[in-house]
Amino acid sequence: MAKRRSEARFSSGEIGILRMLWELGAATLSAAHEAMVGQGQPVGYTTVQTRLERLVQKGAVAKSQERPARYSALVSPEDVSESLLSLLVERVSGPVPLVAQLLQDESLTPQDLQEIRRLIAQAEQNLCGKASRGG
Amino acid sequence: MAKRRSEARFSSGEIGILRMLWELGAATLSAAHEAMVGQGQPVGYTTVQTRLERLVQKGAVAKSQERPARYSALVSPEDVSESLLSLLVERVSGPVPLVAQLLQDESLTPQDLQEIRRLIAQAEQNLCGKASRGG
DNA sequence: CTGACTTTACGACGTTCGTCGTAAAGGAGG
DNA sequence: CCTCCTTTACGACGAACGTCGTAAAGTCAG
Repeated sequence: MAKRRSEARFSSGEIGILRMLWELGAATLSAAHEAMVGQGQPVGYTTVQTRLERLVQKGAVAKSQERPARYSALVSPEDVSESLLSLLVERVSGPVPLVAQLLQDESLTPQDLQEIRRLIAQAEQNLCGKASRGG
Repeated sequence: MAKRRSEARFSSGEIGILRMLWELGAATLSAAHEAMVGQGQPVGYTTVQTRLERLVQKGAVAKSQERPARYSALVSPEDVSESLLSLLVERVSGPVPLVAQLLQDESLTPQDLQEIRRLIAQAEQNLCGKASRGG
């Protein structure tokens, strides 16, 4: 399998567009614009158009051939956070301090913590498996 | 205490400079340049100068008055990751999925996992404290 | 076909960033 | 004082983005 080493970096404005697309699944330009505005992002119609087009050029968004063209995201939230996260991990600090900062988030619930514990157990399993399989 | 709500966003190039400064503590332009180059970042002398100056203008780096001026970082790695992390948390996914991705990192050691467990326990303490204090 | 509304295509302008070149200012050696 | 090397100050240029305006093309009620 050819791992998609998409070095694509997204700006905060582009991320706003992607987020909207992830929520709607797919949207026409006008729907996208309305969503952005309704979402408390006062932005011009053509601005949304430009951002969408530039994202299409970058290969991060698909545009259908139908009449009112429908745009849909080709990248997942994971792809986006992966690029930012790897930048942080490689050039700012290791994964652990980053997790520590995430854990500072005030909106975390006890359930979240529980979930993260589960995730860790899983990661441990993974590590052990790898280790016993000889790297 | 006035918490520095610095909304400063740093680009990957600027982060490269900051990282170097964090390592050296403080450096003159020439030292900085050598460090960057030696670090496998083939970049021109004046490029480093410009990046440093722009960082000074942004208030992220200090420049001394000595003759060969010494530059030093005014922002911490935490400040930098905070801005990127909050962008991710607010517009891409919550803290949990982010932690999950960080946990995917292949370089994580069992010790790291252990440390993270400790961090979670701490976060839980924090939550409880807050809750019982009527937050 | 015609006018009105929707959807697209293009082009513009300002800012930030990446990358430098070049010229001016300061000292060290003769 | 003059020359050479280091340290600074400025200015340039292109690519990426944020933000739109305006014009061209399509579509649909009369």
